[in-house]
Amino acid sequence: MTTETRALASDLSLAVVRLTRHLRGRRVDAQVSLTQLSALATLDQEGAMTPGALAAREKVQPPSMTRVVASLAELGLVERSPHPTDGRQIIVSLSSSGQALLADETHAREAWMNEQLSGLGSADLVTLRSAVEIITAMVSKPE
Amino acid sequence: MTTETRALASDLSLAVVRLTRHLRGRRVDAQVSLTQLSALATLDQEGAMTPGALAAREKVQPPSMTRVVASLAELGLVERSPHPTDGRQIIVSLSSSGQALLADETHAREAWMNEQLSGLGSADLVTLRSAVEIITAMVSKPE
DNA sequence: TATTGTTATACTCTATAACTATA
DNA sequence: TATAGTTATAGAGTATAACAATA
Repeated sequence: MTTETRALASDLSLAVVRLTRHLRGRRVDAQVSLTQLSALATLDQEGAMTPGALAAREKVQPPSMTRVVASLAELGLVERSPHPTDGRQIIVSLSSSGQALLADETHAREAWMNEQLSGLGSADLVTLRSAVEIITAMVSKPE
Repeated sequence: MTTETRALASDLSLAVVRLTRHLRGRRVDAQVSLTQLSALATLDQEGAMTPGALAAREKVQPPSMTRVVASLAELGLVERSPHPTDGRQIIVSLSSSGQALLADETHAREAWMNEQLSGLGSADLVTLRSAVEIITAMVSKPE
């Protein structure tokens, strides 16, 4: 591993932590938090699944996902239904409200981030898009 | 603004939130948290400053920085000294322990991230380096 | 006995509001 | 009166440990 790669690991860590701080702070009046939005997005992309599977997919522990799912169910954004054959499990699915909210978020929210991106040139946008793909692959890998 | 830019805003938000979750979770046995490390890195790069200036630079509210600085001082990683002319202010500076820890972190920690980066090709590393610069500029802008 | 999900509990990070000391 | 910093308090996000229900 090169010195540059090690420095990149450190710099990338600080950059994403600071960016996350911004993003979370700017959503205080949003309908759902980024944690909730992340779970909704996974349900949208991968379909209904059990809380355990969603926890694994989001890379959090099951009790953490219990709380997220409970809050989303209370908001009517997901629905919980019994598993057809295994009484221990339940199936979490996106409700129509959840789908609608997700569409709104994807297309119109993230105002601050949208503004930042508007100030960038197309080369920078291409770079960020590529970075998103790399990071997504990184955090999606099974352990 | 294009549809692609809006989708990028959404995807980038989710990617960095998920990556941050990973990074924080993997530091439970580290000497300092990412929040503390971020403050140390700013002190290292920009020199000693008041808690207020550090809060502004890190884009957090002053009470949040009070806690971070207090925890770092308790660990002996920063020192607090009186402002030469203004009795209300104090100056926070990196201690030699703080500098040493920062050097260690930069060069040897972030083990998980280092491992992920080791699996990437040089083109991806260049992309991530560029993305770090773009994100850093984004979160460093005065409001 | 093993697995799934939940409850109980605790810690970190961050915020706003109120307070103290100094300018 | 205004500013810098701290204290008090609260809420979100996450974790581990212990529990209940079902397989």
